[in-house]
Amino acid sequence: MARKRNGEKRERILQAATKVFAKNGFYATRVSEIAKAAGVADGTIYLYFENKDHVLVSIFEDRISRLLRILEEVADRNEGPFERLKKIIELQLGLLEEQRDLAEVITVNLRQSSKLLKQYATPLFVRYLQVVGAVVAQGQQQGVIRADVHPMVVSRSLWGALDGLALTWALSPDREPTPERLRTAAGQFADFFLAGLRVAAPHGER
Amino acid sequence: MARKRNGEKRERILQAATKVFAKNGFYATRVSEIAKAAGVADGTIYLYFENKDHVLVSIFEDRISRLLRILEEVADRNEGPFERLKKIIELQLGLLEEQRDLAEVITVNLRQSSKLLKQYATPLFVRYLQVVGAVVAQGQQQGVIRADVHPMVVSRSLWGALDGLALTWALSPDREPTPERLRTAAGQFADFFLAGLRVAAPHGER
Amino acid sequence: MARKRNGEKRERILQAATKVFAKNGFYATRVSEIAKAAGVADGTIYLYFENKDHVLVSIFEDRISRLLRILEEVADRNEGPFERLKKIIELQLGLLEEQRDLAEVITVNLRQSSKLLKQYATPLFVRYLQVVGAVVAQGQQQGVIRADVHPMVVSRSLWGALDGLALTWALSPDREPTPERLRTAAGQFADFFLAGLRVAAPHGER
Amino acid sequence: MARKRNGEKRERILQAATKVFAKNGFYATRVSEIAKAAGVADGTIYLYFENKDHVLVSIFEDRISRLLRILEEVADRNEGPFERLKKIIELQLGLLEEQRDLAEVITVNLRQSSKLLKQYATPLFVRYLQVVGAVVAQGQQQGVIRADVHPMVVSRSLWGALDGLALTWALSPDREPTPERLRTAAGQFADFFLAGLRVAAPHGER
DNA sequence: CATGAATGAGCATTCATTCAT
DNA sequence: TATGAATGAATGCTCATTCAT
Repeated sequence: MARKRNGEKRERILQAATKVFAKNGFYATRVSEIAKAAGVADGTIYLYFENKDHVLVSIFEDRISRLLRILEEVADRNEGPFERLKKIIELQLGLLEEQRDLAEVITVNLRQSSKLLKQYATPLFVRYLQVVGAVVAQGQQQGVIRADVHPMVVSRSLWGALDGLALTWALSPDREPTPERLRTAAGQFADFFLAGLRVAAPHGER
Repeated sequence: MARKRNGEKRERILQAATKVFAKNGFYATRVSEIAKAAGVADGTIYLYFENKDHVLVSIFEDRISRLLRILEEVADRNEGPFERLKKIIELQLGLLEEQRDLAEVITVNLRQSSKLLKQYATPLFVRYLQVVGAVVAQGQQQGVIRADVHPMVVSRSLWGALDGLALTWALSPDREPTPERLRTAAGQFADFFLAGLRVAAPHGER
Repeated sequence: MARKRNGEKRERILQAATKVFAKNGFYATRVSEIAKAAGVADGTIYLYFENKDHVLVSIFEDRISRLLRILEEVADRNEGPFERLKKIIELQLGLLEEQRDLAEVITVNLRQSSKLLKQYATPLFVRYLQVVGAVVAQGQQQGVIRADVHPMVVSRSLWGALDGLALTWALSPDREPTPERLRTAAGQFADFFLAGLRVAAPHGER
Repeated sequence: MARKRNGEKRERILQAATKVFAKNGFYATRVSEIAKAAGVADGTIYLYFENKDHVLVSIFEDRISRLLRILEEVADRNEGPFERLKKIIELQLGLLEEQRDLAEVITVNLRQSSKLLKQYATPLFVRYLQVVGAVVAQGQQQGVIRADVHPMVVSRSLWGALDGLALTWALSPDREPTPERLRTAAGQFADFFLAGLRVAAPHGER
């Protein structure tokens, strides 16, 4: 019984923290709010995490590395570069749909300039960029992706664009944003973004 | 002579605040740090701004509306949609180069979930999206931009991509990021991003 | 065992606050001084009271309503009006003797124009006036107290006079004021104050 | 022209200060509020007064000593003790009617326990008590005022009672307090208060 | 004399963290 | 392990006072 408790409670705290961090941001969130949301006492948080900062860091480490593993699996598949990029876009959007809170925490807090956070978040983020960049580079070697673009420029702008779509999706005030709307938007985006990467037709319109 | 002091000091505070907000983030910045950076006493801040929140809000109001006015001027020019979009991309990048701190403040803090900030930042951001969206819509009517993409999807992803490029530019740890590198990256990005929006060639390789 | 702590600490804070408020006045008292006098940390104050204002308000609520209950009990006794008024005077003086600090806080702060305080103190004060006024009115109906005086004029001036005696007792700089001296003064006061209320003798020297 | 200015402006400041101190209390009043009410700049206050404390002190010194001089003149008149006491009561009430603000400042701030204030206010207050006490003592020597009451007990309770009437007059929430009502109350009070001091009739109903 | 912008010491309040139970 | 009362360092903001103009 006591065997599993440890991980179980830690998990509960991380989920609660993700939720409240997403809602109010890291700084505006009180440790007591996390505790309340997790259904534990304030002090219990400190049995599982060094301090408030490390709760956020743990979210990054646990969740993002999980996401990264999936993306890496997709990137290594035996398919064409465009198919794989499209799949990556969809996966990232799936994350936004299903785990809005986590997505929010990632995008919001990568920007917070706390030394600690940068220290933990940056390597993970770089890993993401490299996964995508590798797919692009492969496509360029295969001659299907235009070679006059640095792979990292693609991965960096792709990440930014998806992030921007998600953020503005959340911001839209008037029309209630729906998952369908986001998926539609993302489909349109994938179409023209990937089209722009495709090598120009032999007779070249450009 | 004494008349100028007023605006001059307010300006000094805003510049100092932009710098320290960019470096440490809003929450981690002490009012005393802003004061010190501006070369004024702590109390002086409160002669020009209601409170710490409003210092940030004022940065948004003053600077972004200035930027927006320039973008709007460009968007209204009598040129082709692609020329204008390219110009907008360059302008936004110019901002990133010349006013790194301001760019950082804008991108970082749009994400912070403070009610006050969202209240002020969102309308300005929406205005940006509409300026870009209008250019795209015009291009669609002229038949030069693919019509199967919603103009707002373009503006939202464009903003995100540029933001992402800037952010990752700032994050790169190893190689010192240089303005040239950013400009190169942005040129490459503009090329393929705009290419993807162009209507497919008549015989269509797609 | 742990159950008592709560009330005990709250009580300790109230007593400490009464002491320092009496000594230095509400505004000149620092929260840290209350905490120090109560032997708790500054922050602990805020576990039991909303803010500094409410510490004062709580003194009023807790202590005065306790005093009022006693006065009301006396006023309802089955005795003559003069006996009851005399008893009330003595009770009020007993309070002054035994709880100098509380008396000081009450008299000093009823005058402070803080909205909050007036809001809480006034109703309690009015209740006091009515208790005394009722005894007077009864005496008038019984024909033993002169009828040409409004009961509230009696209660208001009685309160003021007792308050004045206490205040000046505290102020006397030269001779150290002793409880005996106050009791003597009060006895003399009760004598002539009540004598003035008595209906004139039938042949009337006046 | 410059000759009179000095006193004139000082006077304006004192009047303004009396007004705002009465309304909001000493601590809650900002120096800038006094300046605004007086129509001068903040800094000007400090040309006429050492600091905020001394503005209040000056009110005491200027105004109360003026009042005291009048009371002393009355007390020295060649009339019976009761006539003079009655006159003193009326004068004090006249003050309350005509200079409500001043009365408020006096009663409220005598209670504030600031060292400085006590230092200045106490001697003036003691002088008041002695003026009244002297009249009482004289009456006792003449055999018209009961001798079993210490003169200072009379002066102290008289002051308190009048103060109490004035305070509660101001506090009454329901019926708008009018000067007439106060004068009526005071007349009734004077009647029974002085009656109580009168030596008992020879056949003694006491 | 008069001004009022600038100063900065001072304080109420918050909240991450600890630790006795 | 778990709790949550207690702690006290940290900080935004106020406002009496100064002084260059």
